[in-house]
Amino acid sequence: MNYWLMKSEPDDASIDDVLAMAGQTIAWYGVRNYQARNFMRDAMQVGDGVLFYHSGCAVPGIAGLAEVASTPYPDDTQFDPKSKYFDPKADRENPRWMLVDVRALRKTRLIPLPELRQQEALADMQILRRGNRLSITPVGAAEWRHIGKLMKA
DNA sequence: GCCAACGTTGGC
DNA sequence: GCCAACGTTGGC
Repeated sequence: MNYWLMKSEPDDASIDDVLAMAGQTIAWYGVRNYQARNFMRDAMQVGDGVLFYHSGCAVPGIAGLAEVASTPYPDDTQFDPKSKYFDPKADRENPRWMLVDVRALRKTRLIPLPELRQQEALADMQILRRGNRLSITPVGAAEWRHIGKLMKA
């Protein structure tokens, strides 16, 4: 069992949007970074815990709890010339971009970035590192537990 | 809108 | 394989 933080732009898919979807589940389409892809393709397991993070918005931070809900499979948007995620170098015989389904479990108190930065227990979190741009990052078990407590505070 | 940081591309 | 140029991310 592993833990992850996954960024989503709430204008695109917020925690509320995903909770409103069929099965509270969304295909995590649009990742076009190899490191992030490899986490989904090689490391994630069904049932892994996910911190649902809102980025690119007025108050960025952790907004909900989710879980990995499928094994990896190809991201369909890479094959669609009309999609902004279209990749001309990918084809169905040779998919380049893989994704997993993510099931939203519940919305939590919004924990803004500055509050996360205040936490000594989270000092080494990847998301808090200077210049971090990765949309999917692993979360340590101790970090996961600490954030669980923050959500209840 | 700005800017820092970082990934990707492509010429050599 | 190097590295400069360029594009993207994302907080502010």
